[in-house]
Amino acid sequence: MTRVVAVVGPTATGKSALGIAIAQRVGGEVVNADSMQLYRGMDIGTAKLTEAEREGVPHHLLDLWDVTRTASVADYQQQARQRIDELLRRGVTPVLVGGSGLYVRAVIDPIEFPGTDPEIRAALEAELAALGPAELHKRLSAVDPVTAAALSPLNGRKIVRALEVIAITGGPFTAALPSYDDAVYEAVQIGLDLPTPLLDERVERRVDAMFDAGFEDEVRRLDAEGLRDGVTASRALGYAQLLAVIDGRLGVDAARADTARATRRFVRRQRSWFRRDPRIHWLDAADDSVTHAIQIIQR
RNA sequence: GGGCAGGUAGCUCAGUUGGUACGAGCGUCCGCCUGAAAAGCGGAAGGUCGGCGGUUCGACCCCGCCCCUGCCCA
Repeated sequence: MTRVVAVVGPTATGKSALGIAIAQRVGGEVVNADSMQLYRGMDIGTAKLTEAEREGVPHHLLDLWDVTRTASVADYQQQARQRIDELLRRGVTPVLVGGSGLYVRAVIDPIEFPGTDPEIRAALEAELAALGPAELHKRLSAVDPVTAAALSPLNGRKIVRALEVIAITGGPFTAALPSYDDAVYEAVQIGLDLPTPLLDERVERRVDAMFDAGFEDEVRRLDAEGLRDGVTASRALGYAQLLAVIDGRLGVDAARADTARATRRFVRRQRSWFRRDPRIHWLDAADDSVTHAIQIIQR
């Protein structure tokens, strides 16, 4: 019997519902692996299940962070593993559900994050803003040619992080994702997907539904709580667009279309991440995925 | 009916005062990814330059006619 089940795949395929169904059948509890559902108050726009929709299945790691907080995989990793270990100790099957690929791997696979330093980070970010990414890239080349070669001179974000790690550890960045054969937990990963035209249509409908369900009000509420100062949350799909609406920089219809378009792009990115993991058992969300998933899990 | 502006990549628009379209942003497709990952970044595919005819060695760029769009005048 497997210890951990993970439900992954692109957004809007029905991962949450499948997670619940699996948990109910296997005697499990859901552990969130969606980076944005970690934020308190981001409900409509993240398609977070309501209490009722959870059907009594306990959900963990939801609503952990304030919107002003910058997300952190390392922080998530630590909390998720702690929670999973507790569940396992109780004999409960953790069902990890979410579309944040790096977050899932951070839990399941042996990834160690080098640490961070707010002051160094802030200083580098200031330099990035003042000098531009190319300058910092040059500096990175001098200290860590290998990493520099792997990063585009335009990828300011990653250049900053590499320089930060080097400043902290004194050594080169040397970051490489682990292989797929050395998991920390014995895990079965179920991947849910749909043919592109179908999924795109679903995304469109879901975005419409969100906007009709008061998404804009949610964003206004969060704006009052400092959403726009949140480096991560303010850039989330739909939230960024609605902040623009609030500022009068975008019409609501344009925001709707823009959000759907950005979500479509996100789906493509999620696939390109998950497709590489050979351990994932892919299911068509249009089929009876619950039955199939259970078969795979009990195999 | 007349005048003006415009018809160039799926979209919005650059561009060449005649010599194989140098295009850009967005979209699309593919990919990357170690503390922002719903983020960040890379690559590729897309064009009979509105139509027909003329001038020319050669036209997307010149001439004529026509069609379409917008604005103005009547």
